[in-house]
Amino acid sequence: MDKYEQVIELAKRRGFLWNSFELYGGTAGFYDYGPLGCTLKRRIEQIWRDMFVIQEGFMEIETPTVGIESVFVASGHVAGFSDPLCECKVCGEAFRADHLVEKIVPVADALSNEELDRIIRENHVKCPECEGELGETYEFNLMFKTRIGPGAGRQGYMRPETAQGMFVDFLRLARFYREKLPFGATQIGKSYRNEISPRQGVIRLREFTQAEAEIFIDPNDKSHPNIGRFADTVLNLYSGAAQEKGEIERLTLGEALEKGIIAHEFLAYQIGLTNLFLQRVGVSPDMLRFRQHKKDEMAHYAMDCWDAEVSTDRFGWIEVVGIADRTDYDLCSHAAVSRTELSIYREYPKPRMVTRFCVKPDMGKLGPLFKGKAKAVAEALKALSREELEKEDIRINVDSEDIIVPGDAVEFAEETVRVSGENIVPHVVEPSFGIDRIFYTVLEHAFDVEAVPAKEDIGEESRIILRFRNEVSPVQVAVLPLLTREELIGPARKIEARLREKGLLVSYDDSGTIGRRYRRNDEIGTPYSVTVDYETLEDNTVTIRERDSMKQVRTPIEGIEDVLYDLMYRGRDFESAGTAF
RNA sequence: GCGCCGAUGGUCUAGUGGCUAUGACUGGGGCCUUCCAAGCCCUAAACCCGGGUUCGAAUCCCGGUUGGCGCACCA
Repeated sequence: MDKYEQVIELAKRRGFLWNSFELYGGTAGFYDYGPLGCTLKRRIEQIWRDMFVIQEGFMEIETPTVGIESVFVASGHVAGFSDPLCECKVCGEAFRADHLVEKIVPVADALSNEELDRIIRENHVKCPECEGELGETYEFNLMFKTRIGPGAGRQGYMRPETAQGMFVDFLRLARFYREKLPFGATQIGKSYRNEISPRQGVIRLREFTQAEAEIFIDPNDKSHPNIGRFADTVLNLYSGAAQEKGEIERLTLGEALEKGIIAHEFLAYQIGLTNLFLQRVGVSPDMLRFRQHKKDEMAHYAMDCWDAEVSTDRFGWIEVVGIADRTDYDLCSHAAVSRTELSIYREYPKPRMVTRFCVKPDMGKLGPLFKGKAKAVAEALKALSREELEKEDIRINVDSEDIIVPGDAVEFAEETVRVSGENIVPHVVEPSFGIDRIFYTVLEHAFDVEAVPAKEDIGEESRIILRFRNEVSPVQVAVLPLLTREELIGPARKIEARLREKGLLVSYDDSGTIGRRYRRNDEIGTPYSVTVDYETLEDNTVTIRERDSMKQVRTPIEGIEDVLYDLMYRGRDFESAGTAF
């Protein structure tokens, strides 16, 4: 059994992850989060929220998981998030149509479906499997389709990323942030991709959770006021150049910026923040690296992109976060499709005096002369140079028709005007987190099997432990009466209530022997166990047992909720929680 | 989508055509005055789905679902 198998087996058995629809045989690419899994996932999301929403101030929004067609036309997903497939009419096998013709034409992946069909027909391309005739090329789009409304309805798609909802709300967001850059919005939610063949458990899902921030910044100023915070943070960097050599470099973010490895401060800051987040939820620092996209793998609109990758036992390095400078690509696309200017007005520090050549067509003369074409004529005149406008008869071409305009129908001059600002289209820096993959990594990096001496001095037995960071543990304290007897159950129930009131996640467990219950709690990563015994009845003290060391201290019931709270959240030293014995 | 290999209680597993389907662990209830899967008693729980062959199928055949691996895919 490799580690993946052990982790998934434990996750299933203990209520972290279950295959969805298991009762009906299951469906690939979908997982249920069980009681402990759901709690763990929420706690990871809550830490993300703390860092990006509360600390960074990028407010969270919520947009629909169903989108209308225009949104994904603009984003490029309708046209580009698909592959051309072509099925054999005889054996039914499906092939990538562009792959079938790539030996015939050099740039097969740039062809339309009609062109592909034509090339297949003209070159008599047959099914590679059975030599049968091939059907028409069609697009297999990786978006789930749905219909909005009854009857024919309107075409809708399940969103393949949460990002588009935030771009679409750009103008509203800009106004909310009082039109000052930089500002950002975040979203934590489900996205959907109809993967052809999802595998690898929770690593590749058809429905998955993303936490994304879209940060709109000034394209002319990509500095970050707080970059000093991470200047000395040492990271495993795997830049494009480092990948050529196959060697990961250990550099501070400051050095990486100085050497120009990372494009700019704002991106570097997000890398620093991502590093902090991943370690806080429990990713091992030595199993974490930041890999730069090589020029040829970067999406065409991105100018620099770094993936946070974590090392996993079975799958090797997997991407868990993508941090990209998407430039103005998304806003420009949505502006073009919606025909709405998506920009922000930025005032100059000082107004500038700008001298420019200004053309003023005299519509009073052009109108009667050219009637319906007058507007087009005026537009054409505005594009001309001084030399051309100075002629007595000005020649222009409108809709491939030569037109002569009398010189007195247009005025022009150099003008100096006062310009106090300009409209700029912000660039977008996007950190995008795959929560499900991070969730799995947290489980795998926390998973440990330890040998402990067996009871009867016969060899060793193994102890399975999830060494969660306290902040993410789905159960924080187990309350255990030593024996299942009324006199011990009573006080234990009271302690349970007391801890719950403090807001701690408590589980009460009185079934089986005490040793069995400690092991059970080790397996789900409970950091502390409180045990009620007969001494409790005499002096109102209980024991607290620490998961990792298996050490115990004895401490009074009075105030125990504060002691445990401090252990959980304030890094209180375990030895100080009571008297060792 | 394709190819190869698998699928038996919650978990791991025995079972190559024939009695009521093997065992361990786990789970639940109880006993137990003392702390790391201890012991004792009781108890629950499985042949992935659908066809076929056969007197008889967990077992053989076909199809599907699902998991793993390889190919392909991963804007």
